[in-house]
Amino acid sequence: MTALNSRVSVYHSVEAVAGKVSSGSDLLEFTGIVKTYPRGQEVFGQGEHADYVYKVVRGAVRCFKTLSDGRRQICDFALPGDVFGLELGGDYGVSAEAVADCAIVAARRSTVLENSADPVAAAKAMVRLAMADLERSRDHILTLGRRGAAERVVVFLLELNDRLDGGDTVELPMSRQDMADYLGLTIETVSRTLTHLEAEGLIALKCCRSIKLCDPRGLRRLCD
Amino acid sequence: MTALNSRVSVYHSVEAVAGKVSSGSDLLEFTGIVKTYPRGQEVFGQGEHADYVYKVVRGAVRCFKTLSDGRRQICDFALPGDVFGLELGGDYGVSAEAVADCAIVAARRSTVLENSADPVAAAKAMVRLAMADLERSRDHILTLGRRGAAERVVVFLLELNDRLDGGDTVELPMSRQDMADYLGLTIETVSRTLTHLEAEGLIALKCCRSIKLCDPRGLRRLCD
DNA sequence: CTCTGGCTTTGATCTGCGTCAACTTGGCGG
DNA sequence: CCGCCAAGTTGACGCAGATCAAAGCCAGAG
Repeated sequence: MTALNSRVSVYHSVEAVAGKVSSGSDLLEFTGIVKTYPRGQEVFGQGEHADYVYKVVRGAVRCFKTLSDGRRQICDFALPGDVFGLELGGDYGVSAEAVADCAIVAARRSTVLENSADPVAAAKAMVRLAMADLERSRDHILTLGRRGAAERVVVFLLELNDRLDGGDTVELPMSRQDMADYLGLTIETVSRTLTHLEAEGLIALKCCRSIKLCDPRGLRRLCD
Repeated sequence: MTALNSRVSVYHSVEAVAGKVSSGSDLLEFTGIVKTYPRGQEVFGQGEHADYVYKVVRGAVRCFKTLSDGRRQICDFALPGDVFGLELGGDYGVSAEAVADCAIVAARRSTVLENSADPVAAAKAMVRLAMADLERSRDHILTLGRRGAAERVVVFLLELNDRLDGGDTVELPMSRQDMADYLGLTIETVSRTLTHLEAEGLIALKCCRSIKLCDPRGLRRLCD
């Protein structure tokens, strides 16, 4: 898998990690090759040896687990700036695929972890990343375990709006199927829920991948 | 909250962390006070400042989130040897309560993280802990998003059996309500599912808190 | 010993979401 | 511009699990 792709260029960055939470002191040195992945392409598969850590430059990635009968659960979407493929040690616990056409930097685990100029800072940055992922996972668990379909969709839209920060409009990088597999629902339920939210005047479906949040307050009230 | 309790004694350990996954090199120095908590007692509440990290010596702890209308989702159970209360920085993202009578060590974050003799090793141990939690959370997400009631209960029993390691019998430290709130189900469904599994000869309910896994292979087949 | 209150089990009924199926929309190549 | 195919929407119906209700079951208090 993980095929070599069209355009490839070198990438070097020392960037703040973990989005809004990061303070200036938490930097993770991230040097590697930028590759482009067409929509649907696999980045790595569950069970493969985790030699690389990745960072999204452009596009979006889904990290998911699959049951033997084909049921799929997306654990997380990685958006521009997000690091993914972080693992405890041996193997990847999830598979990762490009949701849309992507540009992704790959860096050797060892480069990021060991060869860093300041290993303590690197380790701390890793802890931050892992903890931020963990907190998002816990919210996801709450959503899947205890919220109804409408609440799930609303939580999803609000979180995506937060992470993408495109004003009051969310430009979805993923299909209804991906939303459904993230939210533990079916495409039909997601679709119905969106049209229902539109009928209530809470959102507007400009087109199926572009959703305006007309009443963010009302939406937030729906899911505390 | 976090009341001072009956018996208190000093505790010091340099122990392997993260259960079976830990290798000899990953040690987390853990020095603090052992307190006992009666069943139901709060250890810390969501939103409180996260000054301490905890480790279960005896008993079990539930870490959970609550919605404003009272719905509760248990994100994780901490069993003897497990560390909990690990946070990104500011505040606890979950609440923690004793599921049964407990003995718990509390250590200042700063002691565990900063004052350690080997800060790199400490940070790496933290990464390991966070990653192990993360991997368990992902499995939990898969379970809540894509598995039916029977599969959820079976996964739970198998995991608990693995973590407690009491041969072929699981001694549940928690109530049906706790199981339900962990599995995203109701007590009735959990109860019914258990009696159904017993009728199929897969388990035996010695008493409601003691479950024998009669056919581990068959159980495993039920949930891949 | 009995009483009490919480936990568990069991049964009957209800409902939210899944399933199946048909139809609509939109983007792209020719 | 048209036609094609994948993606999305809408409707009818069924079922897994929730809800409501009641009856055991056990432990601790008196």
